[in-house]
Amino acid sequence: MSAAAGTPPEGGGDRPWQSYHTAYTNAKAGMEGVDKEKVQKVIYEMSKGSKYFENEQRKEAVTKQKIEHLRAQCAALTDNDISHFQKVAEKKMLELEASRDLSKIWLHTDMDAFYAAVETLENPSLKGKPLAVGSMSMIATASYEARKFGVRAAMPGFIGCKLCPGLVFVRPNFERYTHYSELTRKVFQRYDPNFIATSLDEAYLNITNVCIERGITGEEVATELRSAIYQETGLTCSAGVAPNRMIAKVCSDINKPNGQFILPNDREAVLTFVSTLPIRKIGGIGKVTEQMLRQVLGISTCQEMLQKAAFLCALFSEGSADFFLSVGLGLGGTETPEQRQRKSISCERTFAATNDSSLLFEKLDSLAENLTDDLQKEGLKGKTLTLKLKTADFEVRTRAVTTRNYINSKEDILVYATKLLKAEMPLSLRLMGLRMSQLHDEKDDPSTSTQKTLDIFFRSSNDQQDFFLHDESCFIPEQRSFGNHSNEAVISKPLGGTKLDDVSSSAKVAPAEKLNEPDNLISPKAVASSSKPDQQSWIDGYICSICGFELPPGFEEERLEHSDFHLAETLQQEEAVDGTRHISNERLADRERPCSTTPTPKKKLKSSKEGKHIPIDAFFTKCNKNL
DNA sequence: GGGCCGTAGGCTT
DNA sequence: TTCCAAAGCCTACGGCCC
Ligand SMILES: Cc1cn([C@H]2C[C@H](O)[C@@H](COP(=O)(O)OP(=O)(O)OP(=O)(O)O)O2)c(=O)[nH]c1=O
Ligand SMILES: [Mg+2]
Repeated sequence: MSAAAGTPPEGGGDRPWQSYHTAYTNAKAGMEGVDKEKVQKVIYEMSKGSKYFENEQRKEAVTKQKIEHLRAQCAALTDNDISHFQKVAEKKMLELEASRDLSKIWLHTDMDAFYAAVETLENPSLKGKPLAVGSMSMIATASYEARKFGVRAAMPGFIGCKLCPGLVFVRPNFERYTHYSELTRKVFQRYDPNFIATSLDEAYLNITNVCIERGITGEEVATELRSAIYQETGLTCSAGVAPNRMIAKVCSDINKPNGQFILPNDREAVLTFVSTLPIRKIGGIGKVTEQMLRQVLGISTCQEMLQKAAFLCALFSEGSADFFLSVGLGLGGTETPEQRQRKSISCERTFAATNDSSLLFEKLDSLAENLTDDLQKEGLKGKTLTLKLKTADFEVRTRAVTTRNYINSKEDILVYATKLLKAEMPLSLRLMGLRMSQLHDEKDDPSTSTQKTLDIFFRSSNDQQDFFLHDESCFIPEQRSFGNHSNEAVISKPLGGTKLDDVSSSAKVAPAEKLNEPDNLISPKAVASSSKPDQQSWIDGYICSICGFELPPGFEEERLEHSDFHLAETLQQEEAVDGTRHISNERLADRERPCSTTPTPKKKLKSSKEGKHIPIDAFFTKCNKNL
């Protein structure tokens, strides 16, 4: 028996729009005086009946099941279980508390209505008008004037129009945002050379030293910094100052448009601050997690995490529980993590739904071209290619292959992508995407110069679609702070070492590992069905016997890869026939029955945790697994 | 029992 | 009529291969 009691029914009753919380469930700055009920109703009216709506309903049903399952698990906990987990939780909390570090001062900055502000700056006639940056199908952000009408980021444009008839639209212009972002970063640099940029418009600065060296307070730094940014960009921003990043981020949102909020480095102040703070304000806790915690355990504020600590430990994975408890204690990242390199690069396009295969292949071709360009622009190659599909009814699927060698040429990409897509056809799609991961710097590779030869392909600029093509590549995006900083304990730079080293080491191994293995696929499926090579060879040592492609001396590696295509081609064709694919179906079957883990038997208390561990990332947290 | 792969899905801007 | 994005990161988990 848990705290499941006392949670409101959440039903739709005679006001269906009230239950359609599908999006926009989080409070956003600038939405204070908005008639939420009315907005909700408009959104509901415009959404209901659509494919999108149907899919949202389906997803909601799934999370409802998750919640039911958790409740059941919770109800099955015995007194013994509970007291056990209470001890576990208390121990955890003590450890976490012991790791509290109040010696650092962190500042988080967040530009105000960034894209919209930039557009207004470039075109002053937009000033004062309700503005949406985006298209009729999607709004990236809205000016504060527009927000008064309920218009906001991630809202489809046509709904924005309904909410705000005079809404002005401007298409995104990423070069501009990148430019202004760089200007702000020049300012950040002066306050913390190791600042962490988490997006074009956000960054964390460790201002501890500035405060000490100049003998000023965090508040003074914030004021000065914001002023400097305004001076040098003409844009306003908001700032939050706190002893750790997690809290600083929350603080920067408090006085959002052009304001700041400072939380002193004082334990009591932090605990008080966190005591009434809605969990949804914490980065990493989104709509689903919020609902689960509230509807299963009755948790809605951070402090309540501590009251339900035992249940959190009983129901969620260790990582998740640590994260939750950290939140309850107001702990977050305090050490500057290692510089992080990108892990994937991707592009995707939404289009009018179609099941026309030739049309789909055309689009795939364009995606491949796009991805190659982006990869080559950054001098990267990758081993895992993932095809993303969104069906006409908004269901998302991904299909991936991992190759033996690193690839980045268009034809390589296209060969694999095509196979992946073929295996799914026929079907009607509204989006396709390609992502390359397991990246590796091209430069580190001895057998360099790759693309030259394979670039002998179309170069035509595709039809830039409706707009919304990101290009945030630019600078040093140190994505997602992921507060996990493994505690200073271990000398200097302990954490990052592992993963980053991993990458670089495998990079060095790369050349060696591309032995004469003909099959470029790592997947055992292909290997298994092999043993029947289509005997591709090199005429005169450099002309492909199958397609006639020429790869002169000096392109040994390319020849190997090229051979791989042909082999993989034949192998995968066989494979596609013997429906090895559709693992997704198994998964669905799995879903039907609420996960394996039965409630915790008293004996193997541990096993209860093996249950359905809910995600939750460790953003911002400290969660020092002390290693 | 660890490590890798593939898939789904959550979260953020 | 149009009419719900794009890019990236992370965890969980089952299956497979050692
Ligand atoms: C939230 C969100 C933002 N963005 C882009 C547009 C935003 O201007 C930019 C920064 O995001 P935010 O900082 O979340 O939003 P904002 O700066 O526009 O407004 P404010 O901070 O004052 O509340 O990122 C998207 O493209 N999609 C999104 O879903
Ligand atoms: Mg912002």
